[in-house]
Amino acid sequence: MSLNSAQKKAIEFINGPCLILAGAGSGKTKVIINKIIYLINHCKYKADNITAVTFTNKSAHEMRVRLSEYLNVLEIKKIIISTFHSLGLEIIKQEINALKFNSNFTLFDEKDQIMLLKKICHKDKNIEDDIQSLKKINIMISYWKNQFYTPLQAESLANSHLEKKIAYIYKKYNDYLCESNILDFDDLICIPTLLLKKNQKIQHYWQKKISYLLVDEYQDTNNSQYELIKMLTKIDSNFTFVGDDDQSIYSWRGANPENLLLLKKDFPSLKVIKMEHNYRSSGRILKVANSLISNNIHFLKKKLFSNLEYGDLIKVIVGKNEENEAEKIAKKILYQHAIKKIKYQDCAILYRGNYQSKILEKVLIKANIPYNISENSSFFSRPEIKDLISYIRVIINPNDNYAFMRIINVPSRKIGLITLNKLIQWADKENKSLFQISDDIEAKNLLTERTKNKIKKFIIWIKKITQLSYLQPSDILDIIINDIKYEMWLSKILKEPNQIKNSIDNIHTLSTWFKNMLQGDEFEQPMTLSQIVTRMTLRDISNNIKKNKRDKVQLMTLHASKGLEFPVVFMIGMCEGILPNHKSIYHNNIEEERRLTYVGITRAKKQLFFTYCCQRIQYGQIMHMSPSRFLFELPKEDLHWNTYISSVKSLQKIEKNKLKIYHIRKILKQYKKLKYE
DNA sequence: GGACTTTATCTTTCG
DNA sequence: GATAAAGTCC
Repeated sequence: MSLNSAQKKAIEFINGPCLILAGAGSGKTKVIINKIIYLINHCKYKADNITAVTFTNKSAHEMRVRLSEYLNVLEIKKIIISTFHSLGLEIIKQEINALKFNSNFTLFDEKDQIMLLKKICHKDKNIEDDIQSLKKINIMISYWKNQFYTPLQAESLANSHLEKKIAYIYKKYNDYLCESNILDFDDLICIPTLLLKKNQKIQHYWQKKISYLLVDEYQDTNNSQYELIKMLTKIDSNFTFVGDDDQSIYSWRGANPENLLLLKKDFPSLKVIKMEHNYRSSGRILKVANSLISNNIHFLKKKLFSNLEYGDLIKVIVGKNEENEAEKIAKKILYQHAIKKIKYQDCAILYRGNYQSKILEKVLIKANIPYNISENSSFFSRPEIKDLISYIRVIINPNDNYAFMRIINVPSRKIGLITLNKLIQWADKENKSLFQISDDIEAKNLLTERTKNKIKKFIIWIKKITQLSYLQPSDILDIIINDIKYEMWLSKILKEPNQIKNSIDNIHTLSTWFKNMLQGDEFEQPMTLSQIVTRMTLRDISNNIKKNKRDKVQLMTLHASKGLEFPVVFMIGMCEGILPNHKSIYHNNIEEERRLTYVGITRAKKQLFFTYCCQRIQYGQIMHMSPSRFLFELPKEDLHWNTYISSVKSLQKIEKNKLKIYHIRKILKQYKKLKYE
């Protein structure tokens, strides 16, 4: 394996804290992989004592696969390669005795959280419980948790009536989680961190266990993750963090790129190694990317260079309207495919928002161009998957009220909302779970015999399944699907044959996944039912879902494109209001939009196209669009515009109008609400 | 459980 | 304004 001098330095620096500033396409993963191998083969480190943390399951899996080229599977299994959340979970599981709850805890995902918040807020007449407000409350609570504020602290820090109220909800929320033995995603980071802070013995154990820590995508860490890192690396500060401040595009999710700077303060002996040699993009693409990002304020200077050929001019394609823009892209792709013999799969179309893909799809279908939209983790939010997982959750922990509520009448057992509400009231009053109440339904007089019998039948069935725990997880799942005649139910409630087929396919995917989990793959041990559900909640299913590898044009958001590369890249909707997005303009958050653009540009290996259109329909009105300010930040001589550019002045006028409209909409919305009250 | 009406969304979304 | 999801009514 050939390494350049920066890469070599990054790998061989092992005594002390090390930050690798890895520019886009500079061989970041390669360095992490080789450093792990170096630590094992040339230093005192054993595989057991090395931990690599990534942000997504996907990259954790990729890292394992790439390591398997150099190490044997037994050795790889010993290295902890996981996401922050899985690592936190691991610590919690091992230290469960030092914690307040017991080992059969369940994990709450975002939807569960919202449901719980709804329940809490519903009782309180003074707080709105529409989904929007609930989501805001959830974000607030998450923020507090990640700052390690207790509900009490949050209340004392709250500086408005509303915040005080939310702090109170936070307390209720936390109490409920505690009582029900439930953790949310933030807990997975915060609980271990607090435990390590509090308990010296446990801290020492983990610092010894993780004697070398590597963190990928370091610029994406948030406050609590940074605290956890500090706890784990306290003794000798031997670690390697890899990041790129220019690719920080998740600040809206709590990521704190300033952690890069904090590192220098917290670890004065920090060695910063820059990797600036780009092996991906043509010289011109790199020049353009550098020139764009130089408009951001930088604390750590870095400039990418490339030895590859300079490459073609970067084309700016302008359409009359959105459809015309899409048509021009389709034409370009057809041309590239037919004349230049470029494969469809080597082309990517990147956009700011998912909504932009719609017209694109329409045109691509018309042009007969195969495409693939990278679907996020929507698999898990599919109703059919949620249903089945809820069944499993009830089997593991019958007192899981949310799962219970979801399945009691799916498929229909003729147990309606009225009955369910009665059950909920009883459960509240007697401080029992819905399952416990239903199990003792005979004692309740307010229900008809018929209803009682229906509930009894359901409870007996659950108990029966619960007793099957000696069977394999996948068998249990199959029995459930069979018993409740789920496929029949789906074909009944769904109208479109396509939808039915899709849903049933999803069930089969889930079933296959269970079977794989059972056998364990090269990196995995066989799992229990409860472990599988945990993995599902952590969305850790990537290696088992078939990848669509056929020759298709790739459509995805700029965010989703991070970490990938394509020979030909189209960045569409390059106009003011879309990129940068009007909300970001309004909130004065241009730098992150610029980084997002930078990420997009640096995905391209050989050819780069910017496209936009002059006119688009937004919020029902025809809007005149002007080219993105970012296009004017690129060197003129490297761009080739295929049409007349409207003057910047008219651009600003339009932008003002658009902001006005945005505000009017907001006011109208509030007005509507007022009228109701 | 289906037909109809209302409401929300128009920025990104990991675990 | 267009669309999809959620809510309401029978």
